[in-house]
Amino acid sequence: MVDGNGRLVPATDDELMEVEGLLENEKRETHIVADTGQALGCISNEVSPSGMPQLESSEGLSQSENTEADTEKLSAYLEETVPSGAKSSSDDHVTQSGRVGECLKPLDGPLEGGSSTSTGCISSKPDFSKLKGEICLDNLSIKELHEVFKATFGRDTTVKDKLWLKRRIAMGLTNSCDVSATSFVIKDNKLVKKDNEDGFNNVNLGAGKEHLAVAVEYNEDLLNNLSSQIDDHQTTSEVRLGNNVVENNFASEDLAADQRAAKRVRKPTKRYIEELSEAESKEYSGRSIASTKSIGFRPLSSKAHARPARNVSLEGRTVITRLDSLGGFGIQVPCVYRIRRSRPRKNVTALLKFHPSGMGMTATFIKKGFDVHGSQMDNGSMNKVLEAKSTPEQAPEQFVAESKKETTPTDMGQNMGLKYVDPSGDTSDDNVVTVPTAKGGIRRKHHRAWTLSEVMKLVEGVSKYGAGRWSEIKRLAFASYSYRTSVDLKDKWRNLLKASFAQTPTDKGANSRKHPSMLIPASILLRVRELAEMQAQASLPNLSTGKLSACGGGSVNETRPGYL
DNA sequence: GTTAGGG
DNA sequence: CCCTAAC
Repeated sequence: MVDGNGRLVPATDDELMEVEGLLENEKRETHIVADTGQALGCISNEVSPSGMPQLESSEGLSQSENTEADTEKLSAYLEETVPSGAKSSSDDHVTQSGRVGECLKPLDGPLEGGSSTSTGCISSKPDFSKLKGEICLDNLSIKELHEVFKATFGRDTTVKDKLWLKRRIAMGLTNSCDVSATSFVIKDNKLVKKDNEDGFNNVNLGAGKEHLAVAVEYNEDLLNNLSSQIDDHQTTSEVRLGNNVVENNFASEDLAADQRAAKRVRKPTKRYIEELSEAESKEYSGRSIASTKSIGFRPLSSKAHARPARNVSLEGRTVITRLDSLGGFGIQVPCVYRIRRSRPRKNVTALLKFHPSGMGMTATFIKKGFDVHGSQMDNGSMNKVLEAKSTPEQAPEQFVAESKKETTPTDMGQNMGLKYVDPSGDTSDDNVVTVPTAKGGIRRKHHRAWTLSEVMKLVEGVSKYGAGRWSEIKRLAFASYSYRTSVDLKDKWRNLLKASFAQTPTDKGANSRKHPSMLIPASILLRVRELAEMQAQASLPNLSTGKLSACGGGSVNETRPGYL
């Protein structure tokens, strides 16, 4: 997934697994059990602007109880690969009040940039609620990582690969795929990346390092590659079927919307209008044709229409790309970063059902891709992928079909994964649920759970730009979340406010919650309340100041002095 | 095109 | 989340 700036955004487990499985394959087994006994949370605390220390014991990260000394090596490697000194300076602008501590290893690596402000690592319980501080994923056990993962994405994961988990979480928290660092310390939603180039040179490479290096390199390459792809995505690419090539076809408008921000693919019209017309005209003729076309297999008449998936090989490695087609634009994206279809879009499966031919092609294509992989994947990996993608009882055909439309990245787990749905029903669309309307019609309603990282972003956005400036926040803080509209942000904020005020007073309310869809760390709720209060009083004093614009111009930036 | 609110 | 009325 790419946002307007060409930044990368996390994709699904499956997708990652898919790709990483290829890269790591058998190597995976080496570190699959990696678990460190000495799980030290290296989380520094930051004092909130209001002076309130953001300290709270989190709800649930249990101290790691497992102590498999065996795997020490790997985790040790993971940590020590990171030169303590060199850290990116990119985050320095937020440092002002900030970087209080860092997860430093007692490793006297050569310091390249002066990391003057860094302090020692505080060994404490990993506390995920300290969201404003740094979150150090490095020393967490798998179990803890799972917790964090769940908190971050609102779903469970079965992946046991620590590195993977860390990267995944980091990506989630960071909203970036630029998590190639070998150390995972997240601060202020950004990955505090320690220089890893030096790292690899300075560190004696151990057993597991290879795969790690690969992963890192892969990531970086991917980034570079992606940007280049974006740049020349107007040129034709070639289809090359190599060893590691997978070809997939997906419809994605988000991509287009994101990559070519200038072009507003979807119109602000209400969806119900679309759907009404959709329901009434069963023919779909126009659309079907379009969709078939965009699927990208027939020689298109126009230049930009179908773009063959191409795989780019990077230094011997191969990056799998996907052909994303949307509204006539084919855009290739590395599978890993594929994003889910944006909400206002039509559901492709519905279209497909009217054009079996198109579907057939797609299916075979995908199958082909998988077959290719299958040969390289050990059964374990393969099964894992399959398992993640389809329900056990699903037939292979179903799987193929399913994988075509599903691809639901972020919250598959929460949405009960992929349940088998009648291929002919349009209810099959991922996270689009049909709801009966009063008028007797049915309307699709999609639900996408807010992830912790999203909430964090929202809160941050509000703190920076002020509640009410949703479009701003949307543009600046949610650039990568194409599916969250400003209205969504507004609504979520409303809910957060409700939650923060309803819960904190007695604190018992928290427990009374039946099924808190996602437990929002108290620290966040706290912050929400703070912000709410600040903004509330910020608007009241207007009487005296006479000019709202006095503070309006600067918005609520005063809230977080120096904060970015 | 955005925002605030009710549903 | 969806839909609308009001900017």
